[in-house]
Amino acid sequence: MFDSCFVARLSRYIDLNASEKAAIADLERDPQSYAAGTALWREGDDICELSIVHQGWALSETLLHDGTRQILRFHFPGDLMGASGIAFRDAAASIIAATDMMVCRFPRRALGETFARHPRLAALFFSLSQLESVDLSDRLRALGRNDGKARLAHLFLSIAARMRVVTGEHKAEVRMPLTQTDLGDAVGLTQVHVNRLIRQMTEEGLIIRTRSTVTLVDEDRLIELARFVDRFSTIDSSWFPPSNTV
Amino acid sequence: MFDSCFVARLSRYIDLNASEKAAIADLERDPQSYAAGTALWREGDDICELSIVHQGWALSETLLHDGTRQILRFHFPGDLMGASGIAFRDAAASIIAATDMMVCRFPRRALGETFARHPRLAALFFSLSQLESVDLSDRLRALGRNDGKARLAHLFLSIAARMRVVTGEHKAEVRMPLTQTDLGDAVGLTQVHVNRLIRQMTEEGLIIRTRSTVTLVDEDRLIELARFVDRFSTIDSSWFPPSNTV
DNA sequence: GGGTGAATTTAACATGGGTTAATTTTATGT
DNA sequence: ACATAAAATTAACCCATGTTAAATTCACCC
Repeated sequence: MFDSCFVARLSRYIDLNASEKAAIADLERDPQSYAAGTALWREGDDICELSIVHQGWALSETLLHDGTRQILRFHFPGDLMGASGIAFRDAAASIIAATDMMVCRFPRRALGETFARHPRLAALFFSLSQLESVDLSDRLRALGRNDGKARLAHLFLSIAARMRVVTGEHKAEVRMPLTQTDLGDAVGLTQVHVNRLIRQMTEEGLIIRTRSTVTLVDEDRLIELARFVDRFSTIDSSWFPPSNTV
Repeated sequence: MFDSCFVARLSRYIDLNASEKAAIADLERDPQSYAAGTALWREGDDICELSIVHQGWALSETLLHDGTRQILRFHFPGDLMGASGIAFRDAAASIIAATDMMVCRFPRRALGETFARHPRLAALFFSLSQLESVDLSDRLRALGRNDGKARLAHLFLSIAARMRVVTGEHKAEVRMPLTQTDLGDAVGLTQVHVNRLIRQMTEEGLIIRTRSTVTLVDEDRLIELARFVDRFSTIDSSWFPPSNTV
């Protein structure tokens, strides 16, 4: 069978049977590649497809009337992209490749068919979508009630946590090809202030930053500073309906 | 049949058949009442139930280590509460009644059964959960990239939009029994600064505020100021599986 | 109908982060 | 090697918002 990132991701949470695996892998065919920096789609585009990240990672962003930008979330291998816009005809946000990527698109209707044939997968998709809501809530709390340093710490930790799941390693150094402008747009600060804070955090022995990496030098202190909680480790599947072998 | 808020809410988006209506109404039995200000549950509680709001409204909040508070979202009649915590055993946020409320609780497992019997409802629940994600993204953008006045304007407009759906009226005056502290905790400002901004907005002829209401005096200007988009009007159901009459 | 605590209002002052702009470093292509 | 553009660094200055604290108003209860 085709080696599916999505199967790997979902298998972290429940044991999929062969029929479910086949249904999921079926969504992840015909991989397309995108170079770092290119847009998979733009805010307002008429998109009727969803995408699974196969390799690389992306960010979802929205532009404000005055030209400023807010980065809404990050997408890693095994993530479903475009779901948040599924209630609309037009995309609610742009998706930009942060690294070179491989992505598999499939039509919305295929999701509907999966829901019909595999209710347990529907429950899993629902749960994962709620996980993302909680992740967004965590970021909302950080933007609403934390100062700049804690916001940056939170961002570094959350990206590191997701990357480490993908690589299967737990190294202090994490690849993070984001500019200071990107970081600022993610946590609601200016590029100049991000620069100031990174300098401070480096002097304090919290991190080391290069253009394309961060090293979490004192991860315990970062976690303490940001009150970081990793939400993506497990989920409660006790309420799921039984699997369907059709 | 029992008069179900949830049926009414979901019927705004798709035509439910009798079997689907029965399944939904079945979730909304045994209403319980809560007085304004009481907690339906607290962050960390072991909750294995979901709740449908029947009357009144609630807010979902989380406390930070230093005692500050972030209000994450608001829940109106016809809303499903507790879904965002469905991936966890313990509640990720507290729910506090903003007004006197009637609420119907049901176990998570009942949702799983609904997913199994009515795939079209599963698709609808999934879509609505994505709508909430987009709503959260909108708030994230507001906190990250708007100044205090625009954040408050956004909050007033979004609560008003949801309340008006419930009441079926479109009046400029909207009931909003929130303190200035509550407003600040929702948009990431201090109570003192909320007070300053409300005075300014009043002087500018944007709003009139009493303890338990806001009047949107110049709604067009508020919408312009906050770049408000109402996300909850319709959804794309074209990809849904067919309804199941079982 | 006066007492009480919560909510609001206001003021003085402090600061985190924004703005602007100039300079330096780095990556990349030729 | 050099040219070029993007990214990072740094500095000076400013403003939106935070902090603290006191005074006032409001809602509600005995």
